[in-house]
Amino acid sequence: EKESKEEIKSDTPTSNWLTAKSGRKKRCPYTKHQTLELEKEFLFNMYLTRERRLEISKSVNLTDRQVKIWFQNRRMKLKKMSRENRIRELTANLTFS
Amino acid sequence: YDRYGTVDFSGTARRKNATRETTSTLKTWLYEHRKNPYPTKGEKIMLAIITKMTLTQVSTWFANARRRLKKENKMTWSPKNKAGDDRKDENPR
DNA sequence: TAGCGTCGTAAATCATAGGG
DNA sequence: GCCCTATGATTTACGACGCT
Repeated sequence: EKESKEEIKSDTPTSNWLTAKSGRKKRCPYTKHQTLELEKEFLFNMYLTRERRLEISKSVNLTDRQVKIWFQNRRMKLKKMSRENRIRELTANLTFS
Repeated sequence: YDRYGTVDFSGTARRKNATRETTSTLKTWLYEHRKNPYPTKGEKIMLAIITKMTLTQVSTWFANARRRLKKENKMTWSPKNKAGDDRKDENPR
């Protein structure tokens, strides 16, 4: 599976993230590689230490803040999926004959 | 692909569009609250029950509706603070 | 205070129902 | 059936608040 041109500069790499006025950063979909790496790490631990977070952000070329937020969002997603599965099971047992 | 559990196995819920009744109910609520189209959690639960949708689906419906209305320049409410949001009065969390 | 947590949301993007 | 685009869901990025 060719990942075409991965890791293209995330518009604002190191240059700034706060320097140029403070517009909200436009949403930038992560590459398959970045998502896969983050997902693997999440499987290992849902919570990151500051050190680990720094390593990860460097390896996937995202800012420390992006990685922090990615994990926060990922935990919310996991919670939502758990909730749905719980209800699904409950409903199934009720409906199944 | 296959965002929903299984790839078509008779009975595996693939996304369905809301029914006319459901859309009508939600649009009515939206219009009646056009000055503040942000249902509280309690209101969402009520809407979810009468439309037979999940709480998440109701939230998503409103998020999409507000954004699409805004895109058409039909925003009838105040921009809400910055981004993200603002507190929801009644039992915030 | 610093700093990371959750919750709710905006905005952009994705996937595909469903109607022509 | 084959496009389309309207619609529901998911993915990034924050603001507001919580707790330590």
